[in-house]
Amino acid sequence: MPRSTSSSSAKGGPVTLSMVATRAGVSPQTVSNALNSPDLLRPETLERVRRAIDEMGYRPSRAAQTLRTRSSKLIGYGMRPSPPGTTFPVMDRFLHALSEAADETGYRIVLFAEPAGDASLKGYEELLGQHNVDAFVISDTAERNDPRQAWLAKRDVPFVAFGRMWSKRQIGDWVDVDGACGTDAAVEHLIALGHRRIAFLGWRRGSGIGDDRAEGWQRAMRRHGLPTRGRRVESADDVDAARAAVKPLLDAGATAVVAASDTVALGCYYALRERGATPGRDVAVVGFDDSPIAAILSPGLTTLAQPLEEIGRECVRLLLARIAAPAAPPERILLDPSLVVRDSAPTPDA
Amino acid sequence: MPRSTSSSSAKGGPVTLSMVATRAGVSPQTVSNALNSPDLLRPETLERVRRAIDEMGYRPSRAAQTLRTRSSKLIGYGMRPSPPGTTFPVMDRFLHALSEAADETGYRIVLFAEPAGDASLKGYEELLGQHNVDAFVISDTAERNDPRQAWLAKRDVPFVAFGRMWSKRQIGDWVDVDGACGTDAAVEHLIALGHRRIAFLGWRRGSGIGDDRAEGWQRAMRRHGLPTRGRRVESADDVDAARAAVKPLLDAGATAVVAASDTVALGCYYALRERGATPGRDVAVVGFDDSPIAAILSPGLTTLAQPLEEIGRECVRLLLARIAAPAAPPERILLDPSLVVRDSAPTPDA
DNA sequence: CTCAGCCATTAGATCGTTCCAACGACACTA
DNA sequence: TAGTGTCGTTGGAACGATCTAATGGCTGAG
Repeated sequence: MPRSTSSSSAKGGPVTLSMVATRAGVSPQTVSNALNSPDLLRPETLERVRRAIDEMGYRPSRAAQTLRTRSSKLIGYGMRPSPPGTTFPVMDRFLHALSEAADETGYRIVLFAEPAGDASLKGYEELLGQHNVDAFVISDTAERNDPRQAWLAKRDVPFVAFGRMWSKRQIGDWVDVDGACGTDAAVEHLIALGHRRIAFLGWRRGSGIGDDRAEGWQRAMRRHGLPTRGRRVESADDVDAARAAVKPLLDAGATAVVAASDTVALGCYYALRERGATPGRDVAVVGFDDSPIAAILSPGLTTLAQPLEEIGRECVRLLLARIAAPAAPPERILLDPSLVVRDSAPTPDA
Repeated sequence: MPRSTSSSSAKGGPVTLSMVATRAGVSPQTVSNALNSPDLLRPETLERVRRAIDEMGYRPSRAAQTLRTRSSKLIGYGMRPSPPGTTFPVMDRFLHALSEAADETGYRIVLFAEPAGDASLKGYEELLGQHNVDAFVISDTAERNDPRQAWLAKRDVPFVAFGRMWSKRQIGDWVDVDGACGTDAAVEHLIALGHRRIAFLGWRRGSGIGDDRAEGWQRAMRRHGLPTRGRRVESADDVDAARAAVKPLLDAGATAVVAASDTVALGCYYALRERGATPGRDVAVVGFDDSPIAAILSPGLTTLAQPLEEIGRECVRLLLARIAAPAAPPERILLDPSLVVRDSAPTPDA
């Protein structure tokens, strides 16, 4: 029965390096080496120290390590308040994925709240100054004039963005989902189902994400020699706008609609129902994001799922690489979304 | 122009207490006192020190403070992965609210990922041992045999739960939403609209949350002398189950349905549509949670919103109280949800 | 005039870890 | 046998804050 003197049950303060050292009959520094540079120790000593560590349930104090090494192994993440329907609908899953990936490398995620329209960067400054945060993850980078990348880069603070920059000037590393690849796959799927008149229902132009998703639809259509003229609307910012905007597309005889988001796809559902049509049977619909609504709609919405676990892992990987080599050339990762097939655009053989 | 020597622009390491002390012409300890016990200083000295702090952009190092005081000002939160549709659908808003409330008191939220069905409490142990976390917030407490409360209480680690314990043995502080109060208010609202045959569509029995929400409906009905027999179904765990389960209620002539969740309410929408009826016009529907779907359904779903900002604030408040007085009697807070009126059960005068 | 008592301030140790330079033991070369 | 090098280990200082106890200046009582 090990851990008889385990830290969790000991009353008098935590188990320290020196206590382990005493027990193992070595100096504190040797215990430190056992953890940080095991190859320095003679195998026999290493084994002895390791056993002592194990028996005593020793865990190094991050506070002391941070103080000494100036690295907190903490990654900051600023949470924006989510105005209903606006920000990306899978934030909680992303955070979980991020947290999990960080945990595996010995890092942890620290949250702070970014006030709504606040460009003050106060939270970043505080986490940096007080907590010695090693790096930041930022998301919701779609807005124009987002000052965060430039601010962090100027101070040589490692960061990675979930979401690429759409302006010409690119700063820093990012991980993003290849929206075009997703809508391209959606078109392929619909063509395999026999559709030819495939429309695109998008956000208003100028949104980087929206334009990207539109582009994938367009290139797939072109590749198959299908016309795109008059098959594309880009003004649908919310459910109601989408409902109205999709009508001309349906009037023009579209048999399938690729939507820029699940929310927009829902607008399409409504429009179909208004004219007595059923999504999936009369007109195929494909959404984007695999938000919680996709699964519970009726019929279930075929949609493009963002690979959130992979995104989380990649974010952490880029961050560690950046910390290790601050001056290395920026790395940018595009990940493919995957088609989640439900009844609004079922599998071809059905 | 203050902050000429600000920490953010200085190249050579951070601004320390001693540097401020030198500048202000006092000892380091005096600067520390200026921050922690300002009343010890002569007003004149205090002013001088404060100016120096301001000019140099000094921020105390949390690592050093933690090392010395054994308090990290960190609050741990274990994220459960969200199996689709299961866990509470407003996790991200709760986290934001929590983070915001914590920030205001000088605390921060640290995340860690709790593996799916893992009862090992490893994350708690690590955060405690390595990061000197001061306290934990736990949620998703609905499961039976949740070992977390007992484990934390045994070690005298302050914690607060979002979600009460439904077993007899209560442990520790919690903050929860008064589900009964919510469904009671829903019934009142429906009665004001002229409804009398008001049904309840709930989860299967045995779920604490579900039973609580059912109870509010029942007591409001009784108070108004309305019958509840045959007006209640409790087996609807997901959308499809709800769709099927609500049918007998509609057959029995219910003119309004109070649902145990927005998801369940959606099932009710489907059932109504199947029989050619329109929610809100033919049969009123009230949901629970104000999840993202409520706003984008058509017609908009009247539902009960959890006061997440207040919940976040209360969680932090209870935590601080517990940290200050570990042996104080447990405090339990029930907050009222608020009715968000949309078209599925509009305002009475409409 | 001296001494207790109070006030504002300070000196020195301390928290738990890692960095740096030095250490003794041993083998190998000359 | 003495000199050089390597290997594994150690001692002491440092990171930046707070704690405890002590300091000197000042007032007012005896």
